[in-house]
Amino acid sequence: MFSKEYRLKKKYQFNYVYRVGRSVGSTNLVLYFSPSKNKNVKVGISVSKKLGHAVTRNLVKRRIRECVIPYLQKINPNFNVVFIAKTSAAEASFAELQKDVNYLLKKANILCG
RNA sequence: UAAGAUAACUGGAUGAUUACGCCACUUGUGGUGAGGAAAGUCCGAGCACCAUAGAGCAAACACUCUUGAUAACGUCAAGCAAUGGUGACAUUAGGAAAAGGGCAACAGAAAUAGACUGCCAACUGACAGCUUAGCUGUAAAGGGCACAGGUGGAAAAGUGGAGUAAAAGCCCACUCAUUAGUAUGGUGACAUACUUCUGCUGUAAACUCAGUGUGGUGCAAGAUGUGGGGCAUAAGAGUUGCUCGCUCGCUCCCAAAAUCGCUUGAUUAUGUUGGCAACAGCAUAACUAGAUAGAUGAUCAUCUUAAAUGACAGAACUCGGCUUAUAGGUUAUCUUAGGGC
RNA sequence: GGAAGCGUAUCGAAGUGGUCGCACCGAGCCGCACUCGAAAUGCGGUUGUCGGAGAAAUCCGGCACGUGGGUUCGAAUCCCACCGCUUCCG
Repeated sequence: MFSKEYRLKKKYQFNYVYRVGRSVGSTNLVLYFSPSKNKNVKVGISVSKKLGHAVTRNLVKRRIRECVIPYLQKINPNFNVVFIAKTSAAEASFAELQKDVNYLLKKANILCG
């Protein structure tokens, strides 16, 4: 389940997370997170033009989204989260991204239960 | 068999579990969901607003063999000419240099006119000799020539003859290029033949000239709601400048989002008729993404296959082109070379 | 999605058809002078790459102005197509 209510959409929302939130990094990804008043977790994914053309960017986005789905119910619902792909993410496999997501969420210590 | 040329096609299929966008309704099911280039944004249109886009001059930009096709085009088709290739074929911004100036480094005597080396004693003058109205000889001062030399991308047509003091398209024959005309063929570009004129450096993809065409801005156009602010009857605005003309003159600006614009259209598929073709007409059938942090992933199974885990690559208002990228595979026609019958 | 601009030695930056690109100029780098030593200052030198010659210093030749074509006798410069980078428009 990763419908629109779980997504960060507006530019100001992203800016808020960057400004207020804290960050954790790994080889392929960077995780920003900040507390919010929403009842649901909201996840944003940012993939810059440096990674490549539209096809590769879309692929990275889809993979990250797929990786996050199993954790949606486990993350503390009072947080907003932004994943940023580094340049190396364009060549990383699905399994590597899964490992990175798991590592980052534990390191950030925002999982509940 | 090898090496090529040209024109096309393909760019895996089916199913399961789970996940996403849109649509429908019975609200948890069903339907549907990227390309040949969706790309680059290089042209042409639709559409929207500015006057239902007006006139003149200027500027700027684009185009330039012919005939046709098209809504239109700088695109396409069939040809013509030139160039390249043994050939199948390919390429070409392919008007004018005799309207006008501009530029042409270095080399070379000289670069669009000229004489360095050279050739010449016919002419003017000089000198010498002699049989003295003159003749013969010497010398390149004046003068004549542009044949030969070498330089260069380019030196003013090539070969042969005639001619001369020496020479030269100065003249003649043939050839080459070129101007104009006539005839034949072709819608035409043009081709062939004959007559005739001329023998002219190159560059217009630097300026220019001739002809033709172009109003501007782009869906972030624009329309409708919401909130806030300004102006107070003429300043101004109408998107290159000037002149004219017309219109608006209560409308203008800012903010954040929403809805519309947003997909049935110069559409697609099949057949048929006309045309060498581009393409057009007719008939039948079909409806095929519409997002807005922006939708196709993950894990398998089976099949086709040499292989498919593996090419280039992701719609953003919509069409017609152009250009560029593209693994592997397939088809058709043709060319050259070698071999066999 | 749309609209503009820029690519020249290690860096910045002139050069807009002509003597090999001795690539003006500035910074940097190297050497020398000055100094006990350094800085500053002054003077001189300095593009890369490929190939060849040489014991070495060094010398000679080719290619290269983002890349590839074209026009021209000749292109960093003119034309066309790509590649990369930057900026603007809600």
